[in-house]
Amino acid sequence: MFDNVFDELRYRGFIEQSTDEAVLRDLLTKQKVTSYIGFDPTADSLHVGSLVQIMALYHMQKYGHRPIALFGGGTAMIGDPSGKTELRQMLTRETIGANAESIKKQVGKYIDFSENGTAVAVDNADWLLGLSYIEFLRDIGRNFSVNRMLAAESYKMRMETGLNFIEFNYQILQAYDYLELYRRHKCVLQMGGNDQWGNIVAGIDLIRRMEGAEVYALTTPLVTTASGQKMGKTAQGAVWLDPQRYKPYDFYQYWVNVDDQDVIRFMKLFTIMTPEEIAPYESLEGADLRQAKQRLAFELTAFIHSREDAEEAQKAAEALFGEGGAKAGAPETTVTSEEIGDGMPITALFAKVGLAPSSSEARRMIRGGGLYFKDERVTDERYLVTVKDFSEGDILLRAGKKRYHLVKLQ
RNA sequence: GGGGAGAUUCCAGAGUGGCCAAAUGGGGCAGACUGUAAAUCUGUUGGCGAUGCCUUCGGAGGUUCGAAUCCUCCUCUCCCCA
Repeated sequence: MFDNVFDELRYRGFIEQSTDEAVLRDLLTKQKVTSYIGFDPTADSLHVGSLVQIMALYHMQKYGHRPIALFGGGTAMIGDPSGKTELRQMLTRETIGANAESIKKQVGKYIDFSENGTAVAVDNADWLLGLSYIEFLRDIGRNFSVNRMLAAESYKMRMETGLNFIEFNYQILQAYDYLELYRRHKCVLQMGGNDQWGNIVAGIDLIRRMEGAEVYALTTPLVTTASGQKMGKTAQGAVWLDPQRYKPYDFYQYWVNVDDQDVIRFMKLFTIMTPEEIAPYESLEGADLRQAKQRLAFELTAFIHSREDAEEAQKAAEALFGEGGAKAGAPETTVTSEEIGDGMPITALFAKVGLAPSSSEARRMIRGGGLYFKDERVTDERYLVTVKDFSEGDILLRAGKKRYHLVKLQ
């Protein structure tokens, strides 16, 4: 165990940049510090890309500090241009509000916002939506130098493609958020992804000017996979934390399939395993790393979803990929004999259970030799599945090497 | 306010009357090789009970036997001048 969060965060690889490291570390060692991280309610669920931020808050709370999760119901009306190439799609206020609620609930699973919990959840819509433009310009706006903002790297890219005035204000609003949280909650540390550095520092400057106080910044690395991909992007889209959107089994599989080079790094960043628990895995190499991947997947699934989900996913994976090849645990779909009728095209069946996005795609996969019916490669793309095929029980379908689906007849 | 350029399939980006479901690259998916990894090579990449049919090239109309390509209007974006 570490005697302060800073050291633990550093060990786990959370720290990309920070303002005066020595001072910040000292502060986090000796006092209970209030810090915040913002989440954009642009969807009704967070995905693994936000996991780093959630874990950062989690560790803060673990050490008795007071983390604030800020849901950007106000700033989401605008959209952060940092690192993006174009204007974000505008969402309605209703959608944003609903998203914020939903995400708040989600984060609440990992961070304790309850009455006696130390953490706080806030929504910047509370103070941003009612702002008076003129007053805001007089009080806040005058503290920002356009010259300096334009010089910032995050805006430079957009200077090429065009930057809308509305987005240009994002940084100012985020800086104002920091000021508000400093005033309301004595929040003296803002964390966020490294792309937020400029925005955070803008807040620090604003607080120094307006309150004469010294506050801090700490950014986490923008986690990408070893192959350079953004975290959590798969063929099916983002890896959502919402079990409705992304099944715990698939979530587990996502982590089992991470690149060799990423396993240990991800263990440190995303799980609550202790350094002692992680250490043995660090020396593994080659195929043995699979053990580390399985542990990573288990720990994460248990933390994000539940222990039961993790055990189920693990069992299912063992059944499918281990020796024997039992079919327990694969996702299931039930079809009725009416649906099958005189015979259902095999392509339609694969499309129905979701192993192929469409019948046409199923047909292509068959031509490429990628679909399996009862463990046998499908060769006839016009094969009609009939009730007789179920005479020996459920049918196991497979697409590629790892995607299984069980079809039951009712 | 004036002038110019542009909006193409998941992304980038060709195509400027039939040969276009639309080049090429990226990404995705699948096959081979493996360790449920990476890298590499190969195939594939709108939908459909399918040698054909249907929907797609910002939106709405129009010209034509035939339009992503031509015309009109609209929406949005970018650039230059003021």
